[in-house]
Amino acid sequence: MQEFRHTIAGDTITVHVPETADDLDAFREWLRQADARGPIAVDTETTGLDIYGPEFRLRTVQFGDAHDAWVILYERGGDFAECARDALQRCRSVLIHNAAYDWLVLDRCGVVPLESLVPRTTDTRILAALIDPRQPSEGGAGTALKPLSARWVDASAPDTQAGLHTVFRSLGVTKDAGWARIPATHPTYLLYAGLDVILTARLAPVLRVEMHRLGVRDALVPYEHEIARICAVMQRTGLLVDQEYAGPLARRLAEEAEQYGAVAARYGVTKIGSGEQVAAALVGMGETLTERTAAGALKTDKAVLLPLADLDRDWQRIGARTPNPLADAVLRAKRAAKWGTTYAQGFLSNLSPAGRIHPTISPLAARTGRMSVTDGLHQLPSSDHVIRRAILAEEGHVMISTDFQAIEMRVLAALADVRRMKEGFLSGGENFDIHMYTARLIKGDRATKRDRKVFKGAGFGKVYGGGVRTLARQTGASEAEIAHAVAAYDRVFPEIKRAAARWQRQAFQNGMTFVSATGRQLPLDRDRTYAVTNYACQSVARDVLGQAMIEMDSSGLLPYMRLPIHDEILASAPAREAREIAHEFERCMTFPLYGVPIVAEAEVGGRSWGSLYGADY
DNA sequence: AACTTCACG
DNA sequence: ACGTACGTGAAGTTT
Repeated sequence: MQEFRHTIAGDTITVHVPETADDLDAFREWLRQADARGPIAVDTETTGLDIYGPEFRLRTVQFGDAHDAWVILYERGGDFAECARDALQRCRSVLIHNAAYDWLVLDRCGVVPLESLVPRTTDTRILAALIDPRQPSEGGAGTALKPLSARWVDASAPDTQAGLHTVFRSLGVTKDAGWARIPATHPTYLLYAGLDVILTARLAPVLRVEMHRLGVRDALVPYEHEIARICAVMQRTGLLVDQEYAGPLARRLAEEAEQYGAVAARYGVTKIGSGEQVAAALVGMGETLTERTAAGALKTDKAVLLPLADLDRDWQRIGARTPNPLADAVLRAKRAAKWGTTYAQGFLSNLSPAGRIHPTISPLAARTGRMSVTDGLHQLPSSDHVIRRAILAEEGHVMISTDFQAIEMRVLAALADVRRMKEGFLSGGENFDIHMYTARLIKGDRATKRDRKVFKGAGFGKVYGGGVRTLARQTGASEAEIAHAVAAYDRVFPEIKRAAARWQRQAFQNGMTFVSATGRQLPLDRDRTYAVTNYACQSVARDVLGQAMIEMDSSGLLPYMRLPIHDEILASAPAREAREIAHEFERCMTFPLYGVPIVAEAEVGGRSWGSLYGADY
């Protein structure tokens, strides 16, 4: 048996690494006793993060409590693998930091099914996110094990990941290769593997205490674990990519980017991504650039370039000026490059051997609790079907997309108790249009589609906290018109302003933290307290989706679910039952919220996601 | 690593 | 006192 000692928060802790059958017996004996005392912290070390990649392997499984850690060398196979599996099946209650990763690793490697481990798991990352959902860049501690341990357990606890990266470098391997290549006999590797479970074990009770001190609603803990399980299952399922389509598409877009890039080069722009070059060339051509970036450079983004190319927001000719050929070329080269690289090629680069993408679905990512998804799947162009066409439903299936209707406006009406909005939503029926309704309230029967657009902008301005200038730019209307619209908006829906002021006051009295209707702690930035309206609505809208996802699982729809997209669930279902299943999704997404009906509409498409955006297939 | 841009809800 | 668009992930360039 190898043993390592270390000091954590003044206590000497021990990391045990069994090497013989007797050593494994000692571990089993420890586990029997520890399991009777309380939860066991669990962690895994693997060859990398690409769980569904061809080379992926599980290397070690660690178990521990506050004082002892056991590193089981799973990759040795035989008794070691058997011992780890048996231990995982036996533990009554486990603590895991960022459980979804380890659930999927252990499931993928055939150690223990996700469905078996999930009901016994407490995820310390979920507890941490409920205490402070901010990322480090936003002034929060973040939810990584290192900063949390430093904050709550021991300020001098080693950064085990960074420490191992140093070891990898000294061994002459890259950061990525290190996890697969470092010998499992390396003392730092083993010590840090053990420390992670000890830190997790110590974190859990402290985070529990802090949760209670802050008054985080207890029910959020099991609720978030349910959602985490549902998201992990979707991640395991993944999405099918049409490789015969994506390959040629990636090549075609790369070619297009190259052609427009060559045009830009004629004007001295050798790198279309260089704002500095683009700005210099445009100024050299006699264009006047006025907008500046946060850091003071001249802005050359899409909003600046489109007018120079005489194009509107939909890339249609305006006819107001002679198009600047460089602005036009840069716009087109950038779009082709982005679509080709990030999306078409991205799908192919992230493919598993089975031809699927398994995006990481983070159920509690944003500070409002919103989910996030990797591999670009939350950002695919919606103005055109070409990119989404590359994502397929299963063989014999069709795509179903079910989305909430105007969810954030309904949540706003519910939370701020906006009388005339609620009346509209209650009496409006199936295809109620809140923005046209608002336009009619203010302008009567004279209201036009353009009025609708203006009041839609004013409505979003309320939820997001935008000002007249921004709203004017967004909607394309004049500032005077927007100013009138916002004033009229406040007259018909006076409750919104009052609620915003009330919420800011409550946050101020609660240490700059707003408590959402679902009991979430939402820290506000001192200099943008107006964001509270957005946080209140966005976070509850997220919980409305979370509740609906739990209802979908209870209704047997989880096997069809593929992706959550804020106000939408994308699903793949057998073509013959699609209508019926779509109706079930609608039912799961339909319920009242403080007297406001939340409603959803399902669209049944064809084989590809693009079919819901106009593609033939 | 910071900054900028671009894609979404 | 006033006014502020919110929340993400990925890629490329510059430092």
